[in-house]
Amino acid sequence: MDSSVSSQLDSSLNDSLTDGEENQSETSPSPAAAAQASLAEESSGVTVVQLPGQTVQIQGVIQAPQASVIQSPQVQTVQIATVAELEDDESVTDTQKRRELLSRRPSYWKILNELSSNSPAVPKIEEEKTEDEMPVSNSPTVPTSIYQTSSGQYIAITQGRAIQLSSPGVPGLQGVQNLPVTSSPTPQPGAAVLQCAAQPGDSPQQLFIQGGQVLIQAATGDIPAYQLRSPNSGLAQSIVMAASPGSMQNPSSQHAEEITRKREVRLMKNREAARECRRKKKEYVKCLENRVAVLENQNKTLIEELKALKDIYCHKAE
DNA sequence: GGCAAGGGTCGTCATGCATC
DNA sequence: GATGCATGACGACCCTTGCC
Repeated sequence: MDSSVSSQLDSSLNDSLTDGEENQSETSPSPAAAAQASLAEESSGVTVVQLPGQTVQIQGVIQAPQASVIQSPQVQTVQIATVAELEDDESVTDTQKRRELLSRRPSYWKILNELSSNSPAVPKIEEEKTEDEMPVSNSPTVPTSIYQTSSGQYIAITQGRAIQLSSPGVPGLQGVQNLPVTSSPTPQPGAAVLQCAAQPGDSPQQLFIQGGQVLIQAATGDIPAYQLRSPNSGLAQSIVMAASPGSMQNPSSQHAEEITRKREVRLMKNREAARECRRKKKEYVKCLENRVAVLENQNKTLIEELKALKDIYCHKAE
């Protein structure tokens, strides 16, 4: 469909839904309606039917026969206005309520324009991604999990699954020892094994540390705990703090965790909002489809009424 | 059966708008 | 101005359908 036509359809539909009575004067006669020269409309919404020797005023808009109300935007405009007229039987308060409801209607009517618009998509401008949107970095200087042993030693697992060991009292990165994680499934001689599990119920993941120690997850229920053990003895050399790893992180890591948490919350809310929005959209489209069906029926009924009236007056004139 | 086209659904990002 | 919400836009994934 032509975009100009669709936009006209939009405006017609929107205006008609809100101020149907005022839009009838905007109606352009369809070819079929033009053939019936006896039909004329006044701006007041009263249709004047010119009959031989007589002029009859009929409330509401009477359309020439149309196969479907969605054939042309003009027709749709008229018919929606017709409904507004027909519903004048209701009380004034009902009309006001209806108008309020329509005025609060979501902007889903724009969908009609979007569906029929064939304008080319505007090229998207590449923007710089923010820091938290950058791809996962393998840099060992960005730890994702930091653990502290009872001796004060820090173990940091970076996003690239590299392992950093740092000694207490050494500021900054000077005391950090980067240990690349091998992919060997078995502990190398003299290497340590790092086991960790994301969830307490998960099977632990083993990582090998070249330091003669093993970090294993202790079975302490909901709170994950970790132990450093020698791969040979299996005895715990030092107990890692039995609290959530996040609670033991340094301030910068806590800040990163906070940012991540906020992002997760935002994504979750937006996910839910998108679901709700799509549900409303479907609901609105169904509502529009039902409205089209109702208006088609009303249009058909009015056409039959007009024919009957014409017959009556023609017989009287004879 | 394999494959491409089309449609539906979902998550995510960007953006406009309302509220504080 | 900061914040939250609603929604358009986009890409990814899956399913269905028609064709070969």
